[in-house]
Amino acid sequence: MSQDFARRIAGLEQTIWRDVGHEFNIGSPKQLGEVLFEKLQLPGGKKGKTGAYGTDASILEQVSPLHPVPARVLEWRQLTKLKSTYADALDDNIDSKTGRVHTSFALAATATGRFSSSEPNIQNIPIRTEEGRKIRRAFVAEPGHLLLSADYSQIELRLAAHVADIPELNAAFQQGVDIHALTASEVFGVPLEKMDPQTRRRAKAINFGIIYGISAFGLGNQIGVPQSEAAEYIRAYFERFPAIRAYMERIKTDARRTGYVETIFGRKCFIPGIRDPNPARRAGAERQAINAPLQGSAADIIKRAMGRLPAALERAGLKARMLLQVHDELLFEAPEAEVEATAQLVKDIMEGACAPRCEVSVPLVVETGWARSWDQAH
DNA sequence: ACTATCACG
DNA sequence: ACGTACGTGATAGTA
Repeated sequence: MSQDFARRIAGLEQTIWRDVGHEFNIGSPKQLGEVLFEKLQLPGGKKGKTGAYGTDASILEQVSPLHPVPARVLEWRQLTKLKSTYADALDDNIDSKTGRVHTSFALAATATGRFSSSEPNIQNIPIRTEEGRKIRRAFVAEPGHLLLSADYSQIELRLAAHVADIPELNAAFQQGVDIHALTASEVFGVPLEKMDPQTRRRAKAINFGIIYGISAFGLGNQIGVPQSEAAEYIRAYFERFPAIRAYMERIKTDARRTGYVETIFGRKCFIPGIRDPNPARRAGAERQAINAPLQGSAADIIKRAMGRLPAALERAGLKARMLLQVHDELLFEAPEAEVEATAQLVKDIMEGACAPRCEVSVPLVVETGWARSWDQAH
């Protein structure tokens, strides 16, 4: 794969240099900015306090209709990323004793209680594009075994419905309805049976925004509408689900008073900037205060499941081993003959991981899949 | 050591 | 009256 990427990278490099008229380092944001916005005269302008041109993917996408080079640079970036960060680095990290890649998990490194993963990071293995999936396809089970993936469905949005106590959303999750379609229907006034993909996609972005501590700027940026229009969507959302606004105000007030917020199990997440006199920094801290109980509670729940699973597997006489955690997903290696029984046990333990210390007002749903490769297990 | 970029949930 | 969606880590270039 590394060699295939290298060949294609070299081809793109030649084409880009030919189109520009001279050689330069495509990987240098400084040189690339000068080529695109001075030599080729593409519209872009400066940004940032360093005075450099911005050349990130969203900017290159905006100018790609005007010239062939930006799209080729995007493809060059994708392939160099996959080659250096994944194909080459994963190979370099194969343990000579075990023949496997062994990550390091940090259990007390993040502000919210999530794990982090390093040397190599296996929590950011590609999946969103077809080229990237080729990397994930290289993660395979031993002969006679399968990889079993089990992931919580929309756990943070479910926890938002729980902690904010939103009657309509709680009911929707209990009935198993399409939550983004429901949001779209309520916010945009489109009947469920007339839902279209674009409207549903916008509602999905709003739901992500809720989890992140929504802002009109961020939402508008995400779905490509003016900030004023995004503000209107947010207003409509709060009008339809007033409990969410009440929760957000309450969490900010509590955080300002105590300096921290809590997960559903009472673990504290400290919010250092919550009293910052600078309005921008304070607003950032307020978004953290809204997000941390959701991301942090989800982290608590999966860790409770992880703590129980090895003994539960042993007790059931199953040989599966837990290999990886990716925030809302656990990956196991199981003997082929045991994979269905293992999936059922894993699902039950993960879905019941809140008890007995907490009861949540929404069902937690875990989806499982299995195959030889991690890619196919999804 | 810092910045820009991009991979993931 | 400010800059922004939340949380991470790796790589390459720049200063």
